[in-house]
Amino acid sequence: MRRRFSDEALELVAGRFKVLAEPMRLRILDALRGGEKSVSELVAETGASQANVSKHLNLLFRHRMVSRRKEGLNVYYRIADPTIFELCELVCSSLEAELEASRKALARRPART
Amino acid sequence: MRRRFSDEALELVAGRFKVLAEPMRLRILDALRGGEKSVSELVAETGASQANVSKHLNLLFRHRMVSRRKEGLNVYYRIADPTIFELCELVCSSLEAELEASRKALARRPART
DNA sequence: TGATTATATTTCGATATTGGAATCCAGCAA
DNA sequence: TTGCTGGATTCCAATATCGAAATATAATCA
Repeated sequence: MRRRFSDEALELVAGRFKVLAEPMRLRILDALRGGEKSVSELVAETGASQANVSKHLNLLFRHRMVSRRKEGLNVYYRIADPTIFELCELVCSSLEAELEASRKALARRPART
Repeated sequence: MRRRFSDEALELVAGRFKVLAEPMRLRILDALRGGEKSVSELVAETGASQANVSKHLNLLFRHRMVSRRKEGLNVYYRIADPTIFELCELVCSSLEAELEASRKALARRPART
């Protein structure tokens, strides 16, 4: 039981992944790709309720994945950690590989129509 | 509400992140860095119960993150998707940046001891 | 001050996920 | 066949998380 990483380290890494393990949060992050947006803009763009968007943003903020700027009544959020998109791209390419593998597995004994 | 990605696509990506959002699974994956290992070796190395290790391995297998090979009574698992480690490294460096940011924030008004 | 608007927070029910315990199954050996 | 060992599976209790609804806060305006 030799351990390369401490429990705490693994919890931290897992915690980061957990933040990204939610479709709605990914949608919000993607909406922020083009630059900062206010909460109501994000509500309109994602189709989620205001309370929900706010909660997700708060979580992303606590993990320093987004930062925010208050201007009058509005709060503008923006991506603070650009590695997020690298992560997503890696996952996407890995998913494509997986789908390709499934496709090949199905095609191994092709149905001759 | 213009959407760049479909719900299904986001679910897939989030699903992948969710698999990695578990400290014990990260520990198992890390234990497999050095090469394939049997379930009992992984049980010994991680300190988790056999049932638990087995369940986690099953999930990893369904997501094609590991593959397996049966030999007699033993089943040997190995990493099938090397992008996993790239993901973890990205997260680690991002975490370091986060910690560094916290440190700086705390040090901004340093206590003169 | 009071009203209004944008955002945040709390509470709650439903659902999912974890680990532990017990059990089941498959393959080898006697 | 019986027995044993390595793994897989099932069931369960505890915990966490999501979204909806209601409510609270904060900044601006009349």
